[in-house]
Amino acid sequence: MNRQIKHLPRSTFRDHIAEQLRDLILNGVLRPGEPLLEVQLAEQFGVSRGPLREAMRELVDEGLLVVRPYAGTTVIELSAKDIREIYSIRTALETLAFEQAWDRRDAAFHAELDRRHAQLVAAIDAEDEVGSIHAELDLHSLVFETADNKLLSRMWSILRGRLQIYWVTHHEAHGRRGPYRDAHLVYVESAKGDDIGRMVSELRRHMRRGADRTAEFVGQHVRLQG
Amino acid sequence: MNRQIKHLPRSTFRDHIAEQLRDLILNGVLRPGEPLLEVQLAEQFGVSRGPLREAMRELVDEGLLVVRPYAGTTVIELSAKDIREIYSIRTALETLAFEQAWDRRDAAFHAELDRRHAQLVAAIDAEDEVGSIHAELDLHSLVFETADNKLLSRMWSILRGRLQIYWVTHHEAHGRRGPYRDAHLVYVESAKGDDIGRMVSELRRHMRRGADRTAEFVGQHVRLQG
DNA sequence: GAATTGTCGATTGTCAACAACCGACAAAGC
DNA sequence: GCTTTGTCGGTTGTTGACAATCGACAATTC
Repeated sequence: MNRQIKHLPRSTFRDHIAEQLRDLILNGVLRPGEPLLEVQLAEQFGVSRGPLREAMRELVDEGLLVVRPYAGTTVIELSAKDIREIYSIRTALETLAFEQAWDRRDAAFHAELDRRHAQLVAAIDAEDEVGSIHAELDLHSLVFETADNKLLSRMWSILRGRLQIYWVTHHEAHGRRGPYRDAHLVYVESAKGDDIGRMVSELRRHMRRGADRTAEFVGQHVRLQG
Repeated sequence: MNRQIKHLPRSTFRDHIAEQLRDLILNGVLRPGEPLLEVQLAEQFGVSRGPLREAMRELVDEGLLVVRPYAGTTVIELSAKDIREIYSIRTALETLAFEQAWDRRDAAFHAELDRRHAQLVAAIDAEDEVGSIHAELDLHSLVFETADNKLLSRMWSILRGRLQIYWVTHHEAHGRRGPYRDAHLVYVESAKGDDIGRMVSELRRHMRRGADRTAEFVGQHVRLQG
């Protein structure tokens, strides 16, 4: 009677493809605006269009792709307004994550914080731009994982995906990330400290800086849509 | 050159079905845990399984349905922990919505606020339980609409869907909603006032009350999952 | 009798063909 | 010349059939 453990869902083609497609998008292989042809992608993945379409729909609902009936699917293009929206929501949710994670912080949390920060610094020093984007988002992901809130994690993954698309596709035009080594050091130190008030205000400063930086850039180089 | 207006996407079977299915779920016709059979539903909607599966996947990604490969799809069952998660996130996001909507409030906003509140009161007085659930959520939706933040609206719709599933399926066991007439009057009055600080603290009180009420109920009547 | 194995029906996952639709270009009309 | 209309290639939307997998129950073994 104690067969509590549900079967681990076997993976299906659809899930596998969704994962691969997501990687392709989040690593900038498929760029915003570029049309995704079903027959071509299906052949490329070695499946028929059915599972591929379902995988694409998953990414549409995640907000990574946008579809117009009978006119095709493309990677989302983010406007300046979109960036502002993302950062405002991110600030609210990451603050909530810290509140919920605060009492769960332990030695393992601190260690993991240092580990991810070290990876970020290493990527920055190696001038691995895409790697440093991943590393930075991984660092920020930790607090969401620690908060132990499934829905919150899901919403973070939606935000994260959009941020990643934006940064990966535009990082060449941005400056180097070097100056942000110190910023993240402050973030990490605050997260390890005992004053949640300080953490929250540091977080808000951090977010404001990120939002200003990207919004300013979008204003310069990308057609404004809103 | 000023053909700025993109074609309004023609509706597809898939979209139409997703909408109908969503209504079925959110009105409690399809109850949590109940299996959704593809062939049966496809026949019922008069389409083949392809579009139906894509519509179901859309609802899966919205968090209304849950799927286990080769074992079927069911309406999500919410645990006590899920309810807590929803309310914590909802508090953060509705607060943000008020911050962003605050300067956009105008006469039309106030009128719409009154209109939706009147509808809520009417539903309560008519003892139309399901109607009052819809009306209450409609009332709270207004601030998200006014905030003019697409992503925030989308996240609210995710939260709203889950709340609606929970309340609609459990409202018989809950008490009448009568006592909450006054609570919403305070909410509306605060939203019309000039003090956003008061609004936020009223909102938090409002959310705490809702969370306590549902969590307590879930603890009593539903198998705890977390 | 309890646990294991085998079989079966039902359901989901996948496929390849067909139909509907869009965008672009060319021809016709004013 | 400008607008309108018609055609065409290509892409997406939809379908029905086929394959793979699961859960339950019966048969088997210890």
